[in-house]
Amino acid sequence: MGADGTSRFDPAIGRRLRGLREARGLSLSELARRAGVGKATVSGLEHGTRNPTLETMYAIAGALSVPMSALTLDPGAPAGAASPVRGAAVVSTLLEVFREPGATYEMLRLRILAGVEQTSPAHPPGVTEHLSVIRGTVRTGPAAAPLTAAAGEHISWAADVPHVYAALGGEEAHAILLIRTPHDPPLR
Amino acid sequence: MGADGTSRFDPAIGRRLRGLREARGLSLSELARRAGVGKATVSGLEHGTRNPTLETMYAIAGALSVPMSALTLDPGAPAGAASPVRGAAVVSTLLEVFREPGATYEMLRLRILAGVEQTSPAHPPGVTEHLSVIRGTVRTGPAAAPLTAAAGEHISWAADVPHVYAALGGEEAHAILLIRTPHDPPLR
DNA sequence: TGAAATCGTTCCGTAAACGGAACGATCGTG
DNA sequence: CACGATCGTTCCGTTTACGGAACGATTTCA
Repeated sequence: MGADGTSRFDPAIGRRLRGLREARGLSLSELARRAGVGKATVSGLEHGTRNPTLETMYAIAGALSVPMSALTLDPGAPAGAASPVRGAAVVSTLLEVFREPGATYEMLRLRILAGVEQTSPAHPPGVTEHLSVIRGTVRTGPAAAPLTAAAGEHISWAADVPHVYAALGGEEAHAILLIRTPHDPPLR
Repeated sequence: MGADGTSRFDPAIGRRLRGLREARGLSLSELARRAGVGKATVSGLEHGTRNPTLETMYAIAGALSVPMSALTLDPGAPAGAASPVRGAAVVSTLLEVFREPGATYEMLRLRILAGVEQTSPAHPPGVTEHLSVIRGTVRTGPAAAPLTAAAGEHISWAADVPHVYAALGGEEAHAILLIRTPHDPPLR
């Protein structure tokens, strides 16, 4: 990749690898032996001068008994590469759409900003929403009777009335929202 | 590593890649273009005949806007989160993986075949599952006390005990499953 | 104090991952 | 029915990741 001949790769991986290795008191040679890879490979990796193969990454992560993402740090979330829709308090990214015989399902990832409360108008009758919190604490549901859910908890409600989303605890919250819209006249 | 000359790599990655690509309605050529890699690379990857470099994986995961772990399924995942490939009765597709400070979330689409009942062994303590039915009727939850949900309904349960999946009514059922695996020891 | 062991780095030949190009197949279109 | 566009696969030359070996520097031990 480097047009200068000396191809470099993400040095952060090298730092993380060396950190994990030393935290375990392993020598570079010993790690290479356990992972079944060459010392040159480990050395080059720690210096960020190699662009490792998935196989190599598996072997090394396995020898350290960490998930591979502990080394790659997995840039993580969809990076908004999709098209985030901006409301006042809720930023959402559409993840998937499923069209079924009786209904359409939209799955979104929500970022609910702190401090503000967002109200969503009533959907047509029959629409239901299912929300799983994955970070922070969310207060959501029908505007008349919202509920509170922490990370790992789940709330479902009928969305044919106005409903609200808010993050509690002064911190931004994340959640997965599944919206089910039945189409009674079976499409097509 | 393939002493027969024809080196093969994990075919599961290829299947997952093709699934994610097609779910987005992208052609192989288009994905290669967006990721800035050669078509030969994508093709070889989907057929499991290449052992990709990390750089290639980043590029492709980025173009699909999924975390890399959505492709690799990260064998060393925290809490031994077993590969969500179930058995004969349930076919699953990994849709997204979210890595949060306190937990990892995996979202899958399940096809639960008719007639058979699938039992899943207990996950480590703290793992919870959330299932939203999008087609048919599903009987699921702890093996000791499963519940029934029709399309549009939702069931959550603690997955630290054996649990079951079954489609009722003699028809295949579809569902979205969200698995939450807390990683309390903040992986060091 | 010398010899052996082990450390991490570097050199090197081989295997293979890479992108570009060429290929036949499959479309819509005029 | 040609025609161009695009599909996914395959071929090929270049680049480079790979493991083994050689290296000098430290450390360990008799």
